[in-house]
Amino acid sequence: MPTTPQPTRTTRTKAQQREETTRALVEHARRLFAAKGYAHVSLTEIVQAAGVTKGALYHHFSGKDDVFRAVLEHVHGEVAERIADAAPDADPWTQLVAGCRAFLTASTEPGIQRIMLIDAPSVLGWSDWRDLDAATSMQQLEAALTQLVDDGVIVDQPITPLAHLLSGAMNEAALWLARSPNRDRDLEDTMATLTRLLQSLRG
Amino acid sequence: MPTTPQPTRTTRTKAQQREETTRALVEHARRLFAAKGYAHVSLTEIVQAAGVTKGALYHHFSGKDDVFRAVLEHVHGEVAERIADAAPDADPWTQLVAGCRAFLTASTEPGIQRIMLIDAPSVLGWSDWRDLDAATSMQQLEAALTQLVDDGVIVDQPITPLAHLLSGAMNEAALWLARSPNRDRDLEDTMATLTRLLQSLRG
DNA sequence: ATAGATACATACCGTCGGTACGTCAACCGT
DNA sequence: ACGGTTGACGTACCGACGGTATGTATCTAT
Repeated sequence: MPTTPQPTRTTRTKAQQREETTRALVEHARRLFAAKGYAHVSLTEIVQAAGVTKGALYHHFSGKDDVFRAVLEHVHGEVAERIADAAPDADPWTQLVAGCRAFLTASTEPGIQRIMLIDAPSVLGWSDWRDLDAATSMQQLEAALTQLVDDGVIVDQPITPLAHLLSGAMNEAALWLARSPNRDRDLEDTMATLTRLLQSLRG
Repeated sequence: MPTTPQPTRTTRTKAQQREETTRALVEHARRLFAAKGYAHVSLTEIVQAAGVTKGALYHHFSGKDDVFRAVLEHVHGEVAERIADAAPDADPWTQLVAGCRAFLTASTEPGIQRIMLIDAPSVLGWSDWRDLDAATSMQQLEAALTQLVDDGVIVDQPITPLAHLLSGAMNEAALWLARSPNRDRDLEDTMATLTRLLQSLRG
Protein backbone atom coordinates (compact mmCIF):
# COMPACT_ATOMS: atom_id res chain seq x y z
CA MET A 1 0.00 0.00 0.00
CA PRO A 2 1.77 3.09 -1.26
CA THR A 3 1.78 6.00 1.12
CA THR A 4 0.06 8.79 -0.75
CA PRO A 5 2.11 11.97 -0.35
CA GLN A 6 -0.76 13.85 1.22
CA PRO A 7 0.47 16.61 3.51
CA THR A 8 -0.16 15.69 7.12
CA ARG A 9 -3.42 17.24 8.21
CA THR A 10 -2.09 18.47 11.53
CA THR A 11 0.20 20.94 9.80
CA ARG A 12 -0.71 23.68 7.38
CA THR A 13 0.83 24.97 4.21
CA LYS A 14 2.23 28.49 4.19
CA ALA A 15 -0.55 29.75 1.99
CA GLN A 16 -3.10 28.31 4.39
CA GLN A 17 -1.35 29.91 7.33
CA ARG A 18 -1.30 33.26 5.61
CA GLU A 19 -4.94 33.14 4.69
CA GLU A 20 -6.07 31.98 8.11
CA THR A 21 -4.10 34.61 9.97
CA THR A 22 -5.14 37.52 7.80
CA ARG A 23 -8.74 36.33 7.90
CA ALA A 24 -8.72 36.14 11.69
CA LEU A 25 -7.10 39.56 11.99
CA VAL A 26 -9.51 41.26 9.62
CA GLU A 27 -12.55 39.61 11.18
CA HIS A 28 -11.70 40.50 14.76
CA ALA A 29 -10.51 43.96 13.78
CA ARG A 30 -13.80 44.57 12.02
CA ARG A 31 -15.79 43.53 15.07
CA LEU A 32 -13.75 45.77 17.34
CA PHE A 33 -13.70 48.77 14.99
CA ALA A 34 -17.44 48.53 14.56
CA ALA A 35 -18.05 48.30 18.29
CA LYS A 36 -15.65 50.93 19.63
CA GLY A 37 -14.45 52.99 16.72
CA TYR A 38 -11.02 53.01 15.09
CA ALA A 39 -9.36 55.34 17.58
CA HIS A 40 -10.46 53.39 20.62
CA VAL A 41 -9.19 49.99 19.44
CA SER A 42 -5.54 49.14 20.06
CA LEU A 43 -3.43 46.80 18.01
CA THR A 44 -2.78 44.77 21.15
CA GLU A 45 -6.49 44.24 21.47
CA ILE A 46 -6.78 43.11 17.88
CA VAL A 47 -3.91 40.65 17.91
CA GLN A 48 -5.02 39.16 21.21
CA ALA A 49 -8.52 38.63 19.87
CA ALA A 50 -7.10 37.04 16.74
CA GLY A 51 -4.75 34.86 18.79
CA VAL A 52 -1.53 36.12 17.23
CA THR A 53 1.08 38.77 18.02
CA LYS A 54 1.98 42.15 16.65
CA GLY A 55 4.77 40.56 14.67
CA ALA A 56 2.19 38.64 12.68
CA LEU A 57 0.09 41.72 12.12
CA TYR A 58 3.01 43.75 10.86
CA HIS A 59 4.04 40.90 8.64
CA HIS A 60 0.75 41.15 6.74
CA PHE A 61 -0.14 44.81 7.11
CA SER A 62 1.87 48.01 6.96
CA GLY A 63 0.17 49.47 10.02
CA LYS A 64 -3.06 50.10 11.83
CA ASP A 65 -4.58 52.09 9.01
CA ASP A 66 -3.74 49.31 6.58
CA VAL A 67 -5.72 46.86 8.71
CA PHE A 68 -8.60 49.30 8.65
CA ARG A 69 -8.36 49.57 4.89
CA ALA A 70 -8.63 45.80 4.55
CA VAL A 71 -11.64 45.78 6.85
CA LEU A 72 -13.25 48.59 4.89
CA GLU A 73 -12.79 46.74 1.62
CA HIS A 74 -14.68 43.79 3.05
CA VAL A 75 -17.49 46.00 4.26
CA HIS A 76 -17.72 47.83 0.96
CA GLY A 77 -17.83 44.60 -0.95
CA GLU A 78 -20.63 43.31 1.22
CA VAL A 79 -22.72 46.41 0.74
CA ALA A 80 -22.13 46.44 -3.01
CA GLU A 81 -23.27 42.84 -3.20
CA ARG A 82 -26.47 43.59 -1.35
CA ILE A 83 -27.19 46.51 -3.66
CA ALA A 84 -26.59 44.43 -6.76
CA ASP A 85 -28.86 41.71 -5.44
CA ALA A 86 -31.66 44.11 -4.61
CA ALA A 87 -33.54 43.83 -7.93
CA PRO A 88 -31.16 42.19 -10.37
CA ASP A 89 -33.56 41.64 -13.25
CA ALA A 90 -35.77 44.71 -13.03
CA ASP A 91 -35.72 47.76 -15.26
CA PRO A 92 -33.08 50.42 -14.52
CA TRP A 93 -35.45 52.74 -12.68
CA THR A 94 -36.67 50.02 -10.35
CA GLN A 95 -33.08 48.87 -9.87
CA LEU A 96 -32.05 52.36 -8.83
CA VAL A 97 -34.84 52.73 -6.29
CA ALA A 98 -34.34 49.22 -4.95
CA GLY A 99 -30.59 49.79 -4.79
CA CYS A 100 -31.10 52.95 -2.77
CA ARG A 101 -33.32 51.08 -0.35
CA ALA A 102 -30.79 48.28 -0.04
CA PHE A 103 -28.04 50.79 0.62
CA LEU A 104 -30.05 52.50 3.33
CA THR A 105 -30.90 49.20 4.96
CA ALA A 106 -27.32 47.94 4.92
CA SER A 107 -25.74 51.21 5.99
CA THR A 108 -28.09 51.45 8.93
CA GLU A 109 -26.60 48.39 10.57
CA PRO A 110 -24.15 49.35 13.29
CA GLY A 111 -21.49 46.87 12.18
CA ILE A 112 -21.29 48.60 8.85
CA GLN A 113 -22.06 52.18 9.65
CA ARG A 114 -19.30 53.25 11.99
CA ILE A 115 -16.63 51.76 9.77
CA MET A 116 -17.90 52.84 6.38
CA LEU A 117 -19.52 56.18 7.09
CA ILE A 118 -17.97 57.63 10.21
CA ASP A 119 -14.37 56.51 10.64
CA ALA A 120 -13.37 55.80 7.06
CA PRO A 121 -13.08 59.38 5.78
CA SER A 122 -11.13 60.44 8.84
CA VAL A 123 -8.75 57.47 8.85
CA LEU A 124 -8.05 57.19 5.14
CA GLY A 125 -8.62 60.78 4.15
CA TRP A 126 -11.54 61.71 1.99
CA SER A 127 -9.80 61.10 -1.32
CA ASP A 128 -8.84 57.51 -0.54
CA TRP A 129 -12.29 56.93 0.87
CA ARG A 130 -13.88 58.15 -2.31
CA ASP A 131 -11.51 56.06 -4.41
CA LEU A 132 -12.64 52.98 -2.55
CA ASP A 133 -16.26 53.99 -2.75
CA ALA A 134 -15.91 54.78 -6.44
CA ALA A 135 -15.02 51.15 -7.00
CA THR A 136 -18.24 49.90 -5.40
CA SER A 137 -21.42 51.74 -4.39
CA MET A 138 -20.61 54.93 -6.24
CA GLN A 139 -19.88 53.05 -9.42
CA GLN A 140 -23.21 51.27 -9.20
CA LEU A 141 -24.99 54.55 -8.67
CA GLU A 142 -23.26 56.31 -11.54
CA ALA A 143 -23.86 53.35 -13.82
CA ALA A 144 -27.56 53.30 -12.97
CA LEU A 145 -27.89 57.04 -13.57
CA THR A 146 -26.00 56.88 -16.85
CA GLN A 147 -28.22 54.05 -18.01
CA LEU A 148 -31.31 56.08 -17.16
CA VAL A 149 -30.01 59.06 -19.10
CA ASP A 150 -29.16 56.87 -22.10
CA ASP A 151 -32.63 55.36 -22.00
CA GLY A 152 -34.15 58.83 -21.89
CA VAL A 153 -35.88 58.11 -18.60
CA ILE A 154 -34.32 61.09 -16.88
CA VAL A 155 -33.30 64.35 -18.49
CA ASP A 156 -29.76 64.66 -19.77
CA GLN A 157 -27.53 66.38 -17.20
CA PRO A 158 -24.09 66.11 -15.62
CA ILE A 159 -24.02 62.74 -13.88
CA THR A 160 -21.15 63.24 -11.46
CA PRO A 161 -22.54 66.05 -9.32
CA LEU A 162 -25.88 64.30 -9.25
CA ALA A 163 -24.28 61.06 -8.11
CA HIS A 164 -22.41 62.87 -5.35
CA LEU A 165 -25.53 64.65 -4.15
CA LEU A 166 -27.49 61.41 -4.02
CA SER A 167 -24.68 59.45 -2.43
CA GLY A 168 -24.23 62.06 0.28
CA ALA A 169 -27.96 62.27 0.85
CA MET A 170 -28.16 58.54 1.44
CA ASN A 171 -25.09 58.44 3.66
CA GLU A 172 -26.52 61.05 5.97
CA ALA A 173 -29.98 59.48 5.87
CA ALA A 174 -28.48 56.15 6.91
CA LEU A 175 -26.70 57.74 9.85
CA TRP A 176 -29.92 59.37 10.94
CA LEU A 177 -32.05 56.29 10.44
CA ALA A 178 -29.73 54.17 12.54
CA ARG A 179 -30.51 56.35 15.55
CA SER A 180 -34.18 56.78 14.83
CA PRO A 181 -36.56 55.49 17.50
CA ASN A 182 -39.05 54.76 14.72
CA ARG A 183 -36.77 53.37 12.11
CA ASP A 184 -39.25 51.54 9.89
CA ARG A 185 -41.55 54.52 9.52
CA ASP A 186 -38.64 56.93 9.00
CA LEU A 187 -37.17 54.62 6.40
CA GLU A 188 -40.41 54.73 4.45
CA ASP A 189 -40.61 58.51 4.76
CA THR A 190 -37.04 58.80 3.57
CA MET A 191 -37.62 56.50 0.63
CA ALA A 192 -40.76 58.46 -0.28
CA THR A 193 -38.87 61.75 -0.18
CA LEU A 194 -35.94 60.28 -2.06
CA THR A 195 -38.21 58.89 -4.73
CA ARG A 196 -39.91 62.26 -5.05
CA LEU A 197 -36.51 63.89 -5.52
CA LEU A 198 -35.55 61.33 -8.12
CA GLN A 199 -38.85 61.84 -9.94
CA SER A 200 -37.82 65.44 -10.54
CA LEU A 201 -35.12 64.14 -12.84
CA ARG A 202 -37.60 62.59 -15.24
CA GLY A 203 -38.43 64.44 -18.39
CA MET B 1 -1.72 113.61 43.93
CA PRO B 2 -3.85 110.60 44.83
CA THR B 3 -2.78 107.35 43.26
CA THR B 4 -5.79 106.22 41.32
CA PRO B 5 -6.35 102.54 42.02
CA GLN B 6 -6.34 101.70 38.35
CA PRO B 7 -4.98 98.20 37.74
CA THR B 8 -1.51 98.49 36.27
CA ARG B 9 -1.73 98.04 32.54
CA THR B 10 1.26 95.76 32.30
CA THR B 11 -0.54 93.05 34.25
CA ARG B 12 -3.82 91.39 33.27
CA THR B 13 -6.87 90.43 35.22
CA LYS B 14 -7.63 86.72 35.58
CA ALA B 15 -10.61 86.98 33.29
CA GLN B 16 -8.40 88.55 30.63
CA GLN B 17 -5.79 85.87 31.09
CA ARG B 18 -8.38 83.15 30.76
CA GLU B 19 -9.85 84.61 27.61
CA GLU B 20 -6.48 85.20 25.99
CA THR B 21 -5.17 81.74 26.71
CA THR B 22 -8.24 79.87 25.54
CA ARG B 23 -8.42 82.08 22.48
CA ALA B 24 -4.82 81.35 21.57
CA LEU B 25 -5.27 77.61 22.15
CA VAL B 26 -8.44 77.37 20.07
CA GLU B 27 -7.01 79.46 17.26
CA HIS B 28 -3.78 77.53 16.92
CA ALA B 29 -5.53 74.21 17.41
CA ARG B 30 -7.94 75.08 14.63
CA ARG B 31 -5.11 75.95 12.26
CA LEU B 32 -3.30 72.70 13.03
CA PHE B 33 -6.40 70.49 12.93
CA ALA B 34 -7.39 71.98 9.58
CA ALA B 35 -3.92 71.49 8.15
CA LYS B 36 -3.02 68.02 9.40
CA GLY B 37 -6.18 66.43 10.73
CA TYR B 38 -7.10 65.74 14.34
CA ALA B 39 -5.19 62.48 14.69
CA HIS B 40 -1.93 63.91 13.38
CA VAL B 41 -1.79 66.90 15.71
CA SER B 42 -0.30 66.40 19.17
CA LEU B 43 -1.14 68.40 22.25
CA THR B 44 2.52 69.30 22.56
CA GLU B 45 2.33 70.87 19.15
CA ILE B 46 -0.76 72.87 20.07
CA VAL B 47 0.51 74.22 23.36
CA GLN B 48 3.88 75.14 21.84
CA ALA B 49 2.15 77.04 19.06
CA ALA B 50 -0.05 78.82 21.58
CA GLY B 51 2.93 79.61 23.80
CA VAL B 52 1.66 77.81 26.88
CA THR B 53 2.07 74.38 28.47
CA LYS B 54 -0.08 71.31 28.81
CA GLY B 55 -1.00 72.38 32.31
CA ALA B 56 -2.74 75.42 30.88
CA LEU B 57 -4.55 73.37 28.28
CA TYR B 58 -5.82 70.86 30.79
CA HIS B 59 -6.89 73.70 33.05
CA HIS B 60 -9.30 74.95 30.40
CA PHE B 61 -10.21 71.76 28.56
CA SER B 62 -10.93 68.24 29.69
CA GLY B 63 -8.80 66.70 26.96
CA LYS B 64 -7.87 66.71 23.31
CA ASP B 65 -11.39 66.02 22.12
CA ASP B 66 -12.67 68.89 24.22
CA VAL B 67 -10.30 71.26 22.46
CA PHE B 68 -11.60 69.93 19.17
CA ARG B 69 -15.17 70.51 20.29
CA ALA B 70 -14.39 74.14 21.07
CA VAL B 71 -12.77 74.54 17.66
CA LEU B 72 -15.74 72.94 15.96
CA GLU B 73 -18.17 75.28 17.69
CA HIS B 74 -16.26 78.23 16.29
CA VAL B 75 -16.29 76.78 12.80
CA HIS B 76 -19.97 75.95 12.95
CA GLY B 77 -20.81 79.41 14.15
CA GLU B 78 -18.87 80.95 11.32
CA VAL B 79 -20.61 78.87 8.70
CA ALA B 80 -24.05 79.56 10.19
CA GLU B 81 -23.33 83.26 10.05
CA ARG B 82 -22.37 83.12 6.41
CA ILE B 83 -25.53 81.21 5.59
CA ALA B 84 -27.69 83.68 7.45
CA ASP B 85 -26.04 86.58 5.66
CA ALA B 86 -26.48 85.04 2.23
CA ALA B 87 -29.83 86.65 1.39
CA PRO B 88 -31.21 88.03 4.64
CA ASP B 89 -34.16 89.99 3.24
CA ALA B 90 -35.26 87.79 0.38
CA ASP B 91 -38.28 85.49 0.21
CA PRO B 92 -37.93 82.06 1.84
CA TRP B 93 -37.31 80.21 -1.40
CA THR B 94 -34.52 82.54 -2.46
CA GLN B 95 -33.11 82.37 1.05
CA LEU B 96 -33.00 78.60 0.89
CA VAL B 97 -31.22 78.49 -2.44
CA ALA B 98 -28.80 81.25 -1.46
CA GLY B 99 -28.19 79.52 1.87
CA CYS B 100 -27.33 76.31 0.10
CA ARG B 101 -24.88 78.12 -2.11
CA ALA B 102 -23.31 79.84 0.86
CA PHE B 103 -22.97 76.52 2.66
CA LEU B 104 -21.30 74.90 -0.33
CA THR B 105 -18.92 77.82 -0.73
CA ALA B 106 -17.97 77.88 2.94
CA SER B 107 -17.66 74.13 3.34
CA THR B 108 -15.39 73.93 0.35
CA GLU B 109 -12.68 75.91 2.08
CA PRO B 110 -9.98 73.60 3.45
CA GLY B 111 -9.80 75.30 6.84
CA ILE B 112 -13.43 74.47 7.43
CA GLN B 113 -13.88 71.21 5.63
CA ARG B 114 -11.55 68.81 7.35
CA ILE B 115 -12.69 69.90 10.77
CA MET B 116 -16.42 70.11 10.16
CA LEU B 117 -17.05 67.37 7.65
CA ILE B 118 -14.30 64.79 7.96
CA ASP B 119 -12.93 64.61 11.48
CA ALA B 120 -15.90 65.82 13.51
CA PRO B 121 -18.14 62.73 13.23
CA SER B 122 -15.25 60.42 14.02
CA VAL B 123 -13.91 62.41 16.97
CA LEU B 124 -17.18 63.37 18.65
CA GLY B 125 -19.33 60.51 17.47
CA TRP B 126 -22.12 61.08 15.05
CA SER B 127 -24.74 61.91 17.69
CA ASP B 128 -22.75 64.71 19.26
CA TRP B 129 -21.85 65.94 15.82
CA ARG B 130 -25.48 66.12 14.84
CA ASP B 131 -26.40 67.80 18.10
CA LEU B 132 -23.93 70.53 17.34
CA ASP B 133 -25.06 70.77 13.75
CA ALA B 134 -28.69 70.82 14.82
CA ALA B 135 -27.96 74.02 16.70
CA THR B 136 -26.66 75.78 13.59
CA SER B 137 -26.81 74.84 9.91
CA MET B 138 -29.38 72.09 10.33
CA GLN B 139 -31.65 74.37 12.29
CA GLN B 140 -31.51 76.96 9.55
CA LEU B 141 -32.30 74.36 6.94
CA GLU B 142 -35.22 72.89 8.85
CA ALA B 143 -36.58 76.37 9.58
CA ALA B 144 -36.41 77.34 5.93
CA LEU B 145 -38.15 74.15 4.83
CA THR B 146 -40.85 74.51 7.48
CA GLN B 147 -41.47 78.07 6.37
CA LEU B 148 -41.82 76.95 2.77
CA VAL B 149 -44.32 74.27 3.74
CA ASP B 150 -46.31 76.75 5.83
CA ASP B 151 -46.37 79.18 2.92
CA GLY B 152 -47.57 76.44 0.65
CA VAL B 153 -44.57 76.83 -1.64
CA ILE B 154 -43.59 73.19 -1.34
CA VAL B 155 -45.91 70.28 -0.78
CA ASP B 156 -46.59 69.20 2.79
CA GLN B 157 -44.31 66.31 3.80
CA PRO B 158 -42.16 65.13 6.70
CA ILE B 159 -39.52 67.80 7.13
CA THR B 160 -36.88 65.90 9.08
CA PRO B 161 -35.96 63.21 6.55
CA LEU B 162 -35.94 65.83 3.83
CA ALA B 163 -33.63 68.04 5.84
CA HIS B 164 -31.25 65.13 6.45
CA LEU B 165 -31.21 64.17 2.80
CA LEU B 166 -30.45 67.72 1.71
CA SER B 167 -27.87 68.26 4.44
CA GLY B 168 -26.05 65.08 3.52
CA ALA B 169 -26.21 65.89 -0.16
CA MET B 170 -24.57 69.23 0.42
CA ASN B 171 -21.92 67.84 2.77
CA GLU B 172 -20.80 65.32 0.21
CA ALA B 173 -21.02 67.85 -2.61
CA ALA B 174 -18.78 70.21 -0.66
CA LEU B 175 -16.19 67.48 -0.13
CA TRP B 176 -16.23 66.70 -3.82
CA LEU B 177 -16.12 70.31 -4.95
CA ALA B 178 -13.11 71.03 -2.77
CA ARG B 179 -11.10 68.52 -4.79
CA SER B 180 -12.53 69.41 -8.15
CA PRO B 181 -10.05 70.67 -10.72
CA ASN B 182 -12.87 72.79 -12.17
CA ARG B 183 -14.50 74.03 -9.05
CA ASP B 184 -16.44 77.01 -10.38
CA ARG B 185 -18.10 75.06 -13.15
CA ASP B 186 -18.81 72.06 -10.90
CA LEU B 187 -20.29 74.37 -8.29
CA GLU B 188 -22.70 75.74 -10.87
CA ASP B 189 -23.59 72.24 -12.06
CA THR B 190 -24.19 71.18 -8.48
CA MET B 191 -26.35 74.19 -7.73
CA ALA B 192 -28.33 73.56 -10.92
CA THR B 193 -28.92 69.93 -9.98
CA LEU B 194 -29.71 70.84 -6.39
CA THR B 195 -32.20 73.48 -7.52
CA ARG B 196 -33.82 70.97 -9.84
CA LEU B 197 -34.17 68.53 -6.94
CA LEU B 198 -35.66 71.25 -4.77
CA GLN B 199 -38.09 72.21 -7.53
CA SER B 200 -39.55 68.74 -7.30
CA LEU B 201 -40.85 69.66 -3.87
CA ARG B 202 -43.08 72.41 -5.20
CA GLY B 203 -46.75 71.70 -5.59
C1' DA C 1 -4.09 91.54 55.77
C1' DT C 2 -5.15 87.07 54.69
C1' DA C 3 -7.44 82.92 53.12
C1' DG C 4 -9.02 80.84 49.33
C1' DA C 5 -9.54 80.45 44.41
C1' DT C 6 -7.63 80.80 39.93
C1' DA C 7 -4.21 80.16 36.21
C1' DC C 8 -0.98 78.24 35.09
C1' DA C 9 4.17 75.33 34.87
C1' DT C 10 6.82 71.05 35.74
C1' DA C 11 7.61 66.36 36.21
C1' DC C 12 5.99 62.15 35.55
C1' DC C 13 3.16 57.75 34.18
C1' DG C 14 0.95 54.16 31.35
C1' DT C 15 -0.22 53.03 26.82
C1' DC C 16 0.11 52.98 22.16
C1' DG C 17 1.89 52.44 17.26
C1' DG C 18 5.83 50.91 15.23
C1' DT C 19 10.58 48.51 14.62
C1' DA C 20 14.58 45.29 15.01
C1' DC C 21 15.78 40.96 15.36
C1' DG C 22 15.55 36.10 16.51
C1' DT C 23 13.33 31.46 15.52
C1' DC C 24 11.39 27.63 13.41
C1' DA C 25 8.76 25.28 10.10
C1' DA C 26 7.66 24.96 5.16
C1' DC C 27 9.55 24.96 0.58
C1' DC C 28 12.63 23.80 -3.33
C1' DG C 29 16.49 22.70 -6.20
C1' DT C 30 19.78 19.02 -6.42
C1' DA D 1 17.02 12.49 1.10
C1' DC D 2 18.78 16.94 2.24
C1' DG D 3 20.77 21.50 2.91
C1' DG D 4 20.10 26.18 1.90
C1' DT D 5 16.48 29.66 1.37
C1' DT D 6 12.29 31.90 2.17
C1' DG D 7 8.24 33.02 4.57
C1' DA D 8 5.52 33.39 8.87
C1' DC D 9 5.58 34.53 12.62
C1' DG D 10 7.14 35.64 18.21
C1' DT D 11 9.84 38.63 21.47
C1' DA D 12 11.87 42.60 23.15
C1' DC D 13 12.12 47.11 22.85
C1' DC D 14 11.69 52.34 21.54
C1' DG D 15 9.94 57.04 21.13
C1' DA D 16 5.87 59.66 21.27
C1' DC D 17 1.61 60.63 22.87
C1' DG D 18 -2.55 61.64 25.98
C1' DG D 19 -3.32 62.35 30.50
C1' DT D 20 -2.37 63.25 35.70
C1' DA D 21 -0.36 64.80 40.10
C1' DT D 22 1.53 68.36 42.21
C1' DG D 23 3.84 72.68 42.97
C1' DT D 24 3.54 77.84 42.63
C1' DA D 25 2.64 82.54 41.58
C1' DT D 26 -1.06 85.72 41.08
C1' DC D 27 -5.51 87.62 41.73
C1' DT D 28 -9.76 88.48 44.50
C1' DA D 29 -13.21 88.61 48.10
C1' DT D 30 -13.72 89.60 52.86
